[in-house]
Order: sequence, then structure tokens, then C-alpha cells
Amino acid sequence: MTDDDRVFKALADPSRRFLLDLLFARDGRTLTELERELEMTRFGVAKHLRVLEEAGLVVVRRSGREKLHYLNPVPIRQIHDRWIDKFTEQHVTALIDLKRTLEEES
Amino acid sequence: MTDDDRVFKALADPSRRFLLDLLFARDGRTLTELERELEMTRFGVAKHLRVLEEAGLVVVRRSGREKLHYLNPVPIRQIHDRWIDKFTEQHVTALIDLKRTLEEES
DNA sequence: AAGTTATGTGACCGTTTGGTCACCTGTCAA
DNA sequence: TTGACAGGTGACCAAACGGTCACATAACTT
Repeated sequence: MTDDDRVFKALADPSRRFLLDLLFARDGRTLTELERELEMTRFGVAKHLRVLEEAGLVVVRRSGREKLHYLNPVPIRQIHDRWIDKFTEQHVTALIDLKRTLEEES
Repeated sequence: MTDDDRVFKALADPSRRFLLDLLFARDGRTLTELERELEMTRFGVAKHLRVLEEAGLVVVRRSGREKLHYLNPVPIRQIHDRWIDKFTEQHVTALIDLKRTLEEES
């Protein structure tokens, strides 16, 4: 299993993406804290966090018996850079901004 | 199955990511042309392309009996924007550039 | 010390997924 | 019109994945 394989496999599950959303909104949460937000047993959440951690999408810091989880944006940016070059980036961001503007008007 | 679910599921397979790499290098290829680059039957490749197409990562244009495939960068950019805000983006790109520089020196 | 809180492990099971095959449709060229 | 070429469909099977459970370890509290 290669590094990037771990990253994409980790992102393939909606529960794990939701965990990233939670950490994007607020970093440094514990397993128990995150568990409350999902309709799933603690074991399930722990398993998902482990997958995210092994993919490098989440980094952890121990503090006593607690394990604090942080979002690591680097792998996400690398996905971006793999298929979007500097030149294309300008067009795409402009396109997305335009789309957003049009949707707000309607 | 939501839109973004389709995108992430599509990206979860290494063969499909390789197809995106091929189209990133050169757009507008046919199934037969792409098939030559993979060690897989035509049916397998067709199935993967279909998944990429349904996810909106690849768009197609018919030309007679040929089907030309193009890479669509928009969903990739949206993944980026989901977990990297404007502020963080600067730090992350700087970090990745630095990492690349250090690796080139060694 | 004893109870509570936070997290970790390995097994288990139903579902999904990757890849192949036999067979079929549509298009171009001689 | 006959054959070659480009692509599509539905069924099938082995392997991987999501989620749960019983059980276990470690740290804080009183």
C-alpha cells in the first residue's frame, strides 16, 4: 500500500470525510468528543480516525490519557497539485467563483 | 450516492488515478488508446472510465465511433477548497515548496 | 485502593468493489 | 455488403471494506 493509496482510500468513506469536516471547523478534539457527532459506536469512530492518521490526514498529540486530533492539510494540497497545474488553477478558481456568484444571485 | 461520494470513490482506485494521470499529461484520448497503457482488459478500463465520467472527473466528446476523454479539474479543486481555506493555503504551499527544495539539495 | 474515564485490539459478518468473460450494437472502409 | 474496428451490457467471483462486539490497558479522581 503506497502513501497516496492510503490517502485516497481514507477519503473514500463519508464518515471519515465528516470527521475531517469536524476537525476543519475546530482542531484538537478527542475521540470521545468526535464520537458524539457521529451516529456510530466509539469503536467505529476510533477505526476511522486510525485510518485517517495512517494516511497522514490527521496528526495526533497525546496529553495524558487523551489523544488530541488535528487536521493536516498537506496531503490534500498534494492531490490538488497532482492534477491541476499553476496555469489551469487560475481558470478553475475563476470558474468556481463565477459559479458561486451565479448561484447566489438566483 | 451523493456527488462528492462519487468523486471520492472514483479516486480511491489506483488504476483510475493512473487514468487521470494519463489524461493530465495528454487530453482527448480514446478508450483503445488508454487501454494500451494499462495491464488490464478493455472491459476493465471501460468500467473505470465510466466511474470517472459519472463522478465528473472525466468528460467525454463523441466523434463518430470514437469517444474522446478529457480531464475535468473542477471536482479536484473543490476537494481542495473543502479543507483548505485561503489563509492556510499560503502556509501549505510554502511548506510543500520548502520540502521540495530540501529534497532537491540532498 | 477502587471506580470511572479515555482509548486500544482482534475476531466476526454482511456488503461492496475490481476485474474478467461471453455476447451485443454501432461505425468506418473497401 | 462484408469485414474490421470502437465501444457497451449484464452476470459472475474472489478480495477488501464498514461497522460491531467482547475484552483489555492505561490514566485521572476521590
